[in-house]
Amino acid sequence: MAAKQFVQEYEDHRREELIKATYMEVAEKGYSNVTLQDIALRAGVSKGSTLYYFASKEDLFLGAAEWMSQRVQNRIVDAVAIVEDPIEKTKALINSLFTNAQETRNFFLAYTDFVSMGTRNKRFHDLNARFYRSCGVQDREIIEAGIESGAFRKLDIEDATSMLRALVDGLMLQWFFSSDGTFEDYRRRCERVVIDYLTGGSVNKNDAEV
Amino acid sequence: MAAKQFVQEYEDHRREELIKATYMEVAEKGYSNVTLQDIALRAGVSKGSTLYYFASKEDLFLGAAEWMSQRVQNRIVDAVAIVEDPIEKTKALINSLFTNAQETRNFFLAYTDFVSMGTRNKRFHDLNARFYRSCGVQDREIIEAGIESGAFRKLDIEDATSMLRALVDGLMLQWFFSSDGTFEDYRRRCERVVIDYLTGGSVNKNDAEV
DNA sequence: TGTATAAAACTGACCGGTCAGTCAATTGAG
DNA sequence: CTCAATTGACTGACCGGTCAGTTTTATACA
Repeated sequence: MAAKQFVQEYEDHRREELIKATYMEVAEKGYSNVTLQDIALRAGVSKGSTLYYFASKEDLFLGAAEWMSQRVQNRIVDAVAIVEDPIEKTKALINSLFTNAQETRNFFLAYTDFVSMGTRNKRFHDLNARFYRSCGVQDREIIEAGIESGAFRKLDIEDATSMLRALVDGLMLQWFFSSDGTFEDYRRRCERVVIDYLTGGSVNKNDAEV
Repeated sequence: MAAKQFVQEYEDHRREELIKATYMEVAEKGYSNVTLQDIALRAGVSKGSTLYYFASKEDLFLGAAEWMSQRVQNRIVDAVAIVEDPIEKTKALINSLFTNAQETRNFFLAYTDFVSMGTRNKRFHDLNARFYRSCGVQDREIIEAGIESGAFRKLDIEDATSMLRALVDGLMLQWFFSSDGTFEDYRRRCERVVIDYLTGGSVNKNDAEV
């Protein structure tokens, strides 16, 4: 039984190694430009092994997408849990997506790739929709609590959650294109605009004037 | 000379046909899944002809990206020109991007694909950055005028333009994933949230309460 | 107007390269 | 010895790009 356990863990480890390698490759090259050879090389195994652990290339990518979703979701939950104030929670949520330039870049590129697949491949579509919804639960709760407590103004919940999510995605996109402005500038802009919208500008007026 | 003119126009027509076909194929399948055969078939020519008019597959896609940019930009400029009020101008800008479900879907999918290429291919990156900047001129002018006239509250121009663009992109993304809410819902939400942010909620409070 | 000639437009078979997936052979732990 | 894990050579499908050849159009001339 102990041996069986060990084997299982070993197998899971291998699978995770392959998934991480896939995720990194997708971020760097984009789905269609990644070969099984690339993934195998990065994971330190042979090409044959990739298909020993996963039935197909598609399954491998599906695993990577799921892994990424889970990872981001956990990160959000953890970051939000350690603060109380709705405004701080909102900032924590934004910061758990805008972590640092390299990581955010990887995440965003992989994310858009999976999104793109999601619109064309049924299997990926379900996953993405689920991912999107599960993140949504977090921000909805924060915003509801914020309105309840009076920290935020009286807003339509749907509008506010949509706005928060749209701004994070949209500003990441802008950061990629704009040669003017650092990653940190965009992170702070996201915080500022969201909080400004939620509170009606009653909080960080002074910050904005700087 | 007249004949030469005709030939030129005919050639341009053919090129445009190929570009349109490429755009549609990209929207439906995504860059990497489109073959020259697909494009030729849709344009009603042979595969050989695609490379008679364009040096390579990449050039064909570059043409499609440029065409799309130009088309969207013209549409924005036209839509914005026929109204005066900053709030109406802002709505017109949003509506020229949220046209209808089918067209917006095609635009958005092609757009994200070109964006994805832009991060990996120098030639596409320049194009996208230019596109992004040229659209930016429009919204910046509108927002500056709005603040000047007092229709909008005193906002940081950068924050406001960023916010407008991010919200359009972000809400399109959401519309793809959400099974709840029609295209029209998202179009109106975009209008509502942007105007609410720009005016500080002094305009369509009543709308939001519905 | 009809005919000859040149040029441009167009075609699809073909080539070379790539890559997902297969499988027979090898390794090594128990 | 057994069997799961691992490998990489191999296969067949696919696709971008080439090119020799065909068709269409424009031009020149009688």
